[in-house]
Amino acid sequence: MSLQELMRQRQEKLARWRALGVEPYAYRYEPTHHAADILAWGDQVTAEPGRRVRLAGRIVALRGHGKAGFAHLLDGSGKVQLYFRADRLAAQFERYELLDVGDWIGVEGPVFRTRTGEITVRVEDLELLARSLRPLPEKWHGLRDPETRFRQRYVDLFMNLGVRETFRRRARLVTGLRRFLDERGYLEVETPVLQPLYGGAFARPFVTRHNALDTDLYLRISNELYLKRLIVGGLERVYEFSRDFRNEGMDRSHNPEFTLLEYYQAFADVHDMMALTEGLVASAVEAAAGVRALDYQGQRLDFAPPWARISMLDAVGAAVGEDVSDLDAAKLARLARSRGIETRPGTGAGGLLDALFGELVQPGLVKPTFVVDHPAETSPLARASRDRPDVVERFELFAAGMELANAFSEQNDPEAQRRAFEQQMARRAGGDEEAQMMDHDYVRALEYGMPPTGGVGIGVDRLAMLVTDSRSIREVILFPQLRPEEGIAEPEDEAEREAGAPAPGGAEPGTSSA
RNA sequence: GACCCGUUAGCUCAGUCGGUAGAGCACCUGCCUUUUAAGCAGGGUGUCGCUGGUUCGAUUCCAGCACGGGUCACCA
Repeated sequence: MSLQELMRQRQEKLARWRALGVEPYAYRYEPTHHAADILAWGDQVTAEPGRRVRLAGRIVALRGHGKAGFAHLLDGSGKVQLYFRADRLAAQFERYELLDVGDWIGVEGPVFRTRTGEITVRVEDLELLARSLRPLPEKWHGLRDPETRFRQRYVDLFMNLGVRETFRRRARLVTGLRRFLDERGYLEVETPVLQPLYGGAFARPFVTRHNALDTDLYLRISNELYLKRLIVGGLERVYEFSRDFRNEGMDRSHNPEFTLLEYYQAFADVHDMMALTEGLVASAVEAAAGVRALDYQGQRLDFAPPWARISMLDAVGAAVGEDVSDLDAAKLARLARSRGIETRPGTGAGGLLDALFGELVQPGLVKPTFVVDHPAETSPLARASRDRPDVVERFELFAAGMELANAFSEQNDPEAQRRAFEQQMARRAGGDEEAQMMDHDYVRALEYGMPPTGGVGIGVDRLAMLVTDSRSIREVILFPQLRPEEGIAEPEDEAEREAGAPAPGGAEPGTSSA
């Protein structure tokens, strides 16, 4: 049956509800319980009708039985069976007969156990809370098509209940991260999303326009430089869950907008931040999943500290069978070429080492592993190592082959920072679109003096993938980015558009709201 | 951005070596007062993603396009 026909039938039933004197879209209902509360009563529930309850939810299954019938009601906690009988509902039995799968209802009645043992509510009062005009996906296979699942996440959330658990876990993860930092004297702050200069990471930005200021602004690719300004101001421990935007490709581990937790601590160095991060992530993973050792896509990831630590120089050296600790650009270029690794012309020793690392080492980093000894060239915001000047005090955390975190002993020498920015500007002039921009105000802040500071950024979406055993980042973002859907407009909208009415989104900003 | 795969009923999927198409569920009608993928009897499903080409004839073959998935590139 065509969609139009199915929807027309449901519209007709809507009129029949009104003919019964029932407003099909109610204003409120006051449930006393959730489905899970009742199921938890267990053995206290017998075949004898007992305690009365009021429940509200969506009908997800109907099994008619003549002058009786069963349904399953889905609420925020789960599903419970309902039993309708003509002799109990009396005049309201007509309401039961008008129900469709998908309708929102409120019910009241005693709880009992059926002959087959299922805890069930015998409905004695039935209120319609909202009609459903669209047919639901099939009860057995449900909704599988990934495109529909992501575009119509509202359907995904009631058809695939595991999706609810995924986002509850994500929320527990975020709560766990926040609680850990709050308990250690960290202050949660909010910094600009719209920035006149973008910085703090290597990435291409989204550009937008402020009309009143008549200027271009960038959606932030990072909040790093703002948080460190706060450290200059004397807020010794700050963090932000930062929605960042990077104008790059999309794949299983990249969405154009994503969430980075960044936290900065005065008087700390990268070693302090390593220890802090072990505790932070281990406790948040446990808050989300209940355990510290995760099974991710068939791999065991144990986040109980301490985690493995490897040197980037040593790891690449071991992978190529040659010592690369001298950071000899010619040697690294030869090694990259001999393994078919392409790099842009002009890539320095640091970039070459990074390319070799990404190709040869990173995919094998399954268990949580800190990588240290990054070349200075690829880390313009980090301090040089106390041991050697061409390496920086930095760590990256990898697990399941993905980068999860990145941290430095933050550069707080304004002259060194200015020189690093100047080198970035030179690369920019050479055509590197991702090189960072000079931020004079940030250097000015450092000139007032920034205490020694450790800073970390953690990819919250990727961590959420691990704790929910999700293969794709789209599974842990409620509305992942997709190309705009076409052909969804109703015929009436099309007619309006042709008659000259402004198309949605086509109006001048500011003209539609007073 | 490149390559591969996919797009058929509301949903999940089959199928047509080129002759305008099927199943299950859902839906409609009847029966059925403890069922649960309820059951029994009967009923109708559709721009076969879009636009062209080849052909007497295209859902099927070819090309382009759109959207999705995957791999790669990009992304420290």
